[in-house]
Amino acid sequence: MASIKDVAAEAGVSVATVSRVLNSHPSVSPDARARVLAAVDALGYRPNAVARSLRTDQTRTLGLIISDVLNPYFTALARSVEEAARALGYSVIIGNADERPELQDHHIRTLLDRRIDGLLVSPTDGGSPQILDAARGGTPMVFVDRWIPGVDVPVVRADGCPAVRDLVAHLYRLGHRRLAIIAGPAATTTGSERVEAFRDALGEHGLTLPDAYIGQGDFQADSGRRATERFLALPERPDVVFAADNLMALGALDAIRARGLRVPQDIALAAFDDIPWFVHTDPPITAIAQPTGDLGRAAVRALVDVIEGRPPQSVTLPARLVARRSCGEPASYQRSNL
Amino acid sequence: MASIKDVAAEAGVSVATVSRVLNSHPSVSPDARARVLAAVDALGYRPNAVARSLRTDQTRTLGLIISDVLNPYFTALARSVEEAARALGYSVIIGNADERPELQDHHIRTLLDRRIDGLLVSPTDGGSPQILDAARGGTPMVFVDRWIPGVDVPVVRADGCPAVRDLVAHLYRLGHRRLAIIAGPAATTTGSERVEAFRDALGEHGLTLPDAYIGQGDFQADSGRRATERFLALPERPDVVFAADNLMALGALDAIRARGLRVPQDIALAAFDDIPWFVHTDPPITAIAQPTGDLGRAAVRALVDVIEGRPPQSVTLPARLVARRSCGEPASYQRSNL
DNA sequence: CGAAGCCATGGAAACGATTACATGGACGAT
DNA sequence: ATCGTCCATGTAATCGTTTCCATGGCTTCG
Repeated sequence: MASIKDVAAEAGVSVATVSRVLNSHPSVSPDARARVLAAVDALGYRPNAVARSLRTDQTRTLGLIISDVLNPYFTALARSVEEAARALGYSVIIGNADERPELQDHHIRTLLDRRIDGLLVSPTDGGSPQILDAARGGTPMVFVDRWIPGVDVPVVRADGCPAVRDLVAHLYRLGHRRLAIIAGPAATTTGSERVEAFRDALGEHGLTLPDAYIGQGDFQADSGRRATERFLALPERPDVVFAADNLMALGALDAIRARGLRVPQDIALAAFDDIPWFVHTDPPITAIAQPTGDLGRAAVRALVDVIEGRPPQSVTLPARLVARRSCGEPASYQRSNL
Repeated sequence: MASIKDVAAEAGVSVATVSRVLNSHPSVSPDARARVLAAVDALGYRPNAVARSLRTDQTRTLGLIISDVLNPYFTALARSVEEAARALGYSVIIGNADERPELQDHHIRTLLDRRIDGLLVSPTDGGSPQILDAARGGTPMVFVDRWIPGVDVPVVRADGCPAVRDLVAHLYRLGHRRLAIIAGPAATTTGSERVEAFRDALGEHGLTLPDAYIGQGDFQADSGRRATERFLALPERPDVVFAADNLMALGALDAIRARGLRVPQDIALAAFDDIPWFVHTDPPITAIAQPTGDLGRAAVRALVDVIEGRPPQSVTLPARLVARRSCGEPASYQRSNL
C-alpha cells in the first residue's frame, strides 16, 4: 500500500509538503498542491489512519456500549448515534454488552486500548471498577439511557415518569386495579426508576404495589417469560403486566399464550419502549415511546462537546404513551396514530 | 497515560524487555519478568493498540458491513459474528449500510483506512468500484448472506431454494394459486435468487409468475408497503404475498391492514428470514428461517482462514420453512415447534 | 538600500510499540 | 585453557504520519 513517502517521491516534493496538502495547511503553492493531488490520485493513496492517530493522539472514533444488540430500542439508538457522529466526522465502534457486566468491561477495555476519543455508555450494572476508572481517568464519556448515580458524567436520557403516570391513569380508567410490573435489574437506573415511577403513579390512585407483583427481570425475553409465569401462578393474579422493556414484554406475551390466556380479555399487557413490531402483535401493544433519534443526536453532541473542550450538557427528553389494544378497548382519547 | 517507557523505568529494565514480557517471549529471566509485571500493575499500564498496530501492521480487528441494522436478521448475524470473532481474539467494527451503496462505500473506505485485518460484507449492490478494488486489492474478504458474482471471494450463506420449494408446496396444498412476491433489489443476489427460486418452485406446480405479481422492493419496510398496495389494487389480486425479507413483510402487513383485509382469510403472507416477533404477530407469520448463528461462525472462520493464510472455504447452509398461521390453517405436518 | 517579515519548502524529531542486531556472561565440550 | 553456544538484555531502527524548526527567496516598508 502506497505511503506518504511514495506520494512525495511521485510528486517530487517532501513528505512534509504532502502532509500539508492533505491537511489543507495554507502554506502550499498551487503548483505543489496540484502535483501532490495528482500523485495521490495516480497511486490511489489513502492516509494510514493508524499512523495518523499515533501521531495526533486522536482517532476521530467514538465508542458506544449498548446493553443488547438484539433489542430494537438499542439498535435504533445505535443507528441514530452513528448517523449523528458521521455528520461530525466521527466513526462509531459498537460494543454489545449483552446485559453482562463482564462483557461490558471487556469492550470498555478494548475500546480504551484503541484510544477512542470518547465513550457513550448505557451501563449494564451499577458501576464496575472498569467503568468508574474510565470516567475518572479522563476519558470523555457520556451516559445514554441508563446512568450511574454519583459519577460526574453528563447523562442523555428520556424521562419516563410522566408517561408512566399517563399509562397508569389509562389502565385505571379501563378498570384495572391489580397492576404488576416486570422490572429490570435494580443495579440499572432504568431498572429501578421505572418501578418507582410505577409505584408512585399507583399511589396517586390509592393503589399499592405488593412485592408479589414485582417481577425481577434482566431486560431480556426469557426473564419476562419467567416473571410472568410466576404472576400467573399467583392465587390472585394481576390484571395487567407492565414490562420495563420490549423484550421482556415479548417474553410475557409468550408466557401468557402458553397458559392459553388472551390479551387483553384475561390479562392486559404494556411495555416500556415502543418498537415497530408492537403495531402488529396480537393484539397491538400499548407502549411508552422514547425519542431514540433525538436521544442519539443529543448524546453525540454532548460527547463531542466534552471531547472538544466545550461544557457539555445533560439532556432529558420526554417519553410518551402510545395506547393500543393490549390493555382493553382502544383509548380513543389517545389512540396511536400509526 | 503510562507508556512502555514508564514501565521500563519503573522496572529498571529496557523497553525491549518490557515488550518481551508482554508478548511472552521466552528469553526473559524470571526476575525481570516479575519486576516488569509489578511495574505494569503499579502504573495500570495498558499497551497502546494504535502504536502496536502501526508497528506490526495488524489490528486484530474485523470489519463487518451489514445492509441494515434495523433488520433483526442482520443484528442476529452481527451478534454471532462478534461472538465468534471475540473467541478468536478479534474485535469487530460494524458498518451499517442502510441499504445505500454510497454509505456502504463510505464504511469500506474508513475501515480500510483503519487497516482492519479483514472484511465481512453483505453487499448492498452488484459491486461498486470500491468493493471490487478492496477485493482485488488483497484485503482479506468474505461475503456473507449476499455476494457478488464473478469476484473471487469466499461466500458464506444459506441456500433458500429447498425451503422456498417447501413453502410453495405448502401454499399450493392450502389451495393458493395466485402467488406474488416482493423481491429485493435485483443487484443483490438474495434479491434475484429468491425470485428465481420462487418462480422455479411455481413451475413445478404448473404455475407461472406474471410480472404484475413481482413487486420491486429494497428490503426495507416502506417498499413492502408500496408493493403490497400495488398488488391489492390489481383487478385480480394475489392469494399470497411472499416478502423476500422480514421488514418488507412488516410493510406488507401494514398495507393489508390499512386496506381492512384479514390475514390469512383475505390474503396470505409469508416471509424470508424468521425473527422472534413473527411468533407474536397477528397472525403468526410463516417464514423461512436461516441459521444465523452458524452463518456468523462460519463467516468468521472463513475470514480468519484467509487472514492467516489458510485456504478458506465457501460454506452453504440450509434454510428451513417454519409454517405458522399466516397462510391458512396451521400445517400440522410441519408446524413450528416454537 | 537594508532590515524585517512572510511564504513555501525541506529536514528531522516525535508518537509508542516491536524486533533485528549487538553484547557480554555463563557454561559445556574439546 | 579455548572456543563456541546460548541466554538475557540493551541499543537503535522502524512503522506512517504530523509538526517544529531552519532556510532561502521575495516583498514591503522605512
